[in-house]
Parts: sequence; C-alpha cells; structure tokens
Amino acid sequence: MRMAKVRNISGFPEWLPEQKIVEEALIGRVRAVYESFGFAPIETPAVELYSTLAAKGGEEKEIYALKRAAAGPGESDEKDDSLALHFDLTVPLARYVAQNLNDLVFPFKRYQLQKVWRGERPQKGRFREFYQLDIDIIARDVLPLAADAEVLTVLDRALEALALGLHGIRVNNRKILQGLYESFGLEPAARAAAIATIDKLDKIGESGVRDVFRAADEIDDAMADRILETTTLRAAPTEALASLRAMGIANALFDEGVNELARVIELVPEDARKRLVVDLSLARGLDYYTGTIFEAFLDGQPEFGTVASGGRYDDLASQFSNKKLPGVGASIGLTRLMDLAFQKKLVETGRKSPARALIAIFDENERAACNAVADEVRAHGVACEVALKKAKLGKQMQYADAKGIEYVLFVNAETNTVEAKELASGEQKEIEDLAAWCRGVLHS
RNA sequence: GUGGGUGUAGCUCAGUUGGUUAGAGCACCUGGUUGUGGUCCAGGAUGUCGCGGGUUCAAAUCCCGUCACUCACCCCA
Repeated sequence: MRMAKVRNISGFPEWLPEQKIVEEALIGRVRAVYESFGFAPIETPAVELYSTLAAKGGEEKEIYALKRAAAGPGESDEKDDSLALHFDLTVPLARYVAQNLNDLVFPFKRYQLQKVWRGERPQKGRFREFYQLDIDIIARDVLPLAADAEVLTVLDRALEALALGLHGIRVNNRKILQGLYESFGLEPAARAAAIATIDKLDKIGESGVRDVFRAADEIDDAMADRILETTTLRAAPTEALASLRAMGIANALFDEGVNELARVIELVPEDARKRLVVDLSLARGLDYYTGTIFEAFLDGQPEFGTVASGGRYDDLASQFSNKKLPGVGASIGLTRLMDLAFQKKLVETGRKSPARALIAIFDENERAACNAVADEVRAHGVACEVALKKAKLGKQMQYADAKGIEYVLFVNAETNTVEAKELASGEQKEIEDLAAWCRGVLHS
C-alpha cells in the first residue's frame, strides 16, 4: 500500500510535545492573570451560523464555511444557512451576550481562550488557525473608562506573566483622530482614508504616506503636511498629553478623545503606565472600535508586528439585540507569540514529557511492585511513568534522557527499597522518605 | 486575490557543461558478553529527486504545465 503523503498544511501550526508543553504553561499563566481580575471563562462553539459571522463585517473570503461532503436530499446548500468557523471571538461573544442577557451579570467580564480560523494567505507570523486569548468587559448602557484602564492593565500583566521579553503598548483614542481630521475640514470618507493610511506610517514611512495621499485626490500636499505634522506624535503619556493639549485644536470630539485618553492613562497603575506609548498613528483599521484603542508589541521584534490588541466599542451587539451594550476588550495572539518565541528562542523548550521520573523494570515479575511505587510517587504530585518493557538498563535510561525525564527509580522488590538516579549528575542514592523526595522534585 | 523565491532521505543540504547502481552530516536501529545512559568504535535501514507532460540514445539536471511550501502586498493576532 502506498503511504499517504504526509505534510503540514500551511498556516495550521502544530507543535512537538516539548513545544506544546510550553504553550500549555503560557496559556495557564495568562488564565491565572485573567482570573485574578475576576474574569470568568466561557467557551463558544468553533462554528457559528454563516449569517451571524457575515453580519459583523467579517471579510467573506476570510471565513471558512463548513459543510458536509454531500448535502442530503432536500437539504439546503445555501451559504447563509450553513455553518462557518469563527474568525475571532468577539462576534461569538456578541451573539452569546445577546442570547444570555437575562442570565449574565453586568458588567459582564469574561475570558475566552480558543482557536480561531481565517482563510488568509499565510506568511511569517500569520496563521490560518491560531489561538486568541481574549478578555472583554461588557456593560448595559454605560461602561465607565475604568473598564478601559482595567483591560489595559490586565493585558499588561498577562504579557508580563508570559515573560517573553520586554513589551510595550501603543495607545490612542479613535475620537482624537476623528476630531483632528474633522477640524481640518476633511469629509467623512477622506477622514476614513486618512486614518487607514496613517495607520501604515510605521510600515511605509512619511514618504509612503505622502505617496498614497497624492494618489488619492482628496488630500493635497498642504493637508498632507498638516496630517503628518500632528499624527506622527509618539511619546510617553505625560508628554504626549501635553503636546495634544498644546495643539490648540478647537473640536469637541478631539477634546473628548484627549480627556478620555488622559483619564484611562491616569487609571492605569504606574508599573504598567511605564510601558504605554501614546501613538497617534495607531488607528486599528476601520473596524468597530470607537474610543480607546491599543496594540502591544515586543521590544526588538518589530517584524512580527502586533502580538495583542484591543479597544473600546460603543455597541457590541447591535445586530443581535436592541439593547445598548458597550464594551472594551483585548486579545492576545498566542500562536504568533509562540512562533516568535520558538524562532527567536525567547523560551527554552525542555522536557518532552510531563513525567519527572521513570521507574525502571528489571524483571517483569516485579512490575506490580513497580506500579505500586509509581502510584505512591504520583500521589505525592510527581508525574511518573513505568518502563513498558524490560530492556537493557542502558536503553531504559536513554529513553528517560531522550524525554527529558530527570530521575530513574530502581525498585528493589526484595529489600523493599527504592534508589533514585538523577540523570544530569549521575548521582544515585536510596530514597529514605518518598514523600520528602517528591517534595524535593517538585521544588526543583 | 496579486507578485517574487523554492521543491532531492525524518531534518539541513551536496549533486560539477544532461551520462552507469543519487550522496553527506545530523537523527534513527543493531552490536561492542546477560543490572546503569550521554562519548567512542563497527555495522544497518532510509528516497517513484513534489506531480504530469515534453525534448533527448540518455533528465534530479533543459522546456512547459500543475500542485505545494515560503516571503511580500491586501488585511490582520
């Protein structure tokens, strides 16, 4: 029989055990931070109705539709009735909140650690299946700015907990940009275009921005100068706020945005505030954000781009509910972070097994005794495996070493003693007190 | 969707102007006397040279197509 061709499917990453162990550990750290702020877990299905996803501006070509290989007789094959994989966790959240309005307590604080799927062309740091680690706070009617500050704080703490290197968070407020360009006399369409273009400042530079403006007729060179003069502002919070207020822009929306930004920054604890950078060129595309917006990056890894992002939206679920549900949220792109971390060796991959100890088998007749010792070790919290067959001891130790298992235990059924060999040092000695030995392993 | 690059062993890659049975390193397996690993030594297994077609006495090598991977644009975590 011919073997099926094995290959990885582009954009669908999969890790080796030692990498997945690291990923699980990092997910655990983020979860701990999220829960420490009182966010509650939920999980929504991988699929939603296609119509649900399409309603919230998901780009059609990026949505993976789901259908059975063949439709049954009389069954519809229409796209709008079919299922599709969610491309983010915000749209499912909107549906979830709208559906459970009466059962949820508001402000609703939830976290959601799930994979999402996007039908994109993969490239460096871009995947078609990836983890998003989301938090959001949703309110009925009015959501205080303290929520924006809390989400920023939680995001900062989560990135700190990941310990993948120094990070920074660029922050801005949509109202500032809108107000600024309104005060310049730009029409709404031109404002949107200007915002979308200025968002690329980092990538294409000032001259690139000018080129784009020149290609579109709505913005002349003088206007381009004004836009670039103001929007290139990037500075530490205190300094940036001073500059914004010194601009002398007479526009209500602009003032509102600046005041919101100032309030949010003020509410972020000092340690996190040090990592905030006010960046007026941050625009976050053209999606549903309406106020505070932010993007996190790792210092020294600009080519990998944004590792987390989020912001405030005025109305989460307008298409699912007539109640007004403002929210603010953040999402960590874990898969991109993992890819970055492995490539740049920001984390060490270690053991290929959760086991810390292997019990060697000298003789199949002693297996029961070995299993009993293994259970005792496990009861003391130390993951432990028993060799599955009697082999040369050298083989058994090689096996342990290859898996990164640190100790090999030798059970002497006759004398009822156990010796432990630490592979790294080669040191071997009898275990006097199994519980104490296990505590020692757990603390090492 | 658009444009560039690349497809040879599990991995990283050699393969000379087309020329016999396609190679190396790493990894893997066995052994170096039956209860103690990592080194060393000896031996071993491994490929429709991405796929299809064409040119040729002869194709991994040249041509065309196709698929996949990859990088960039778009967009985004």
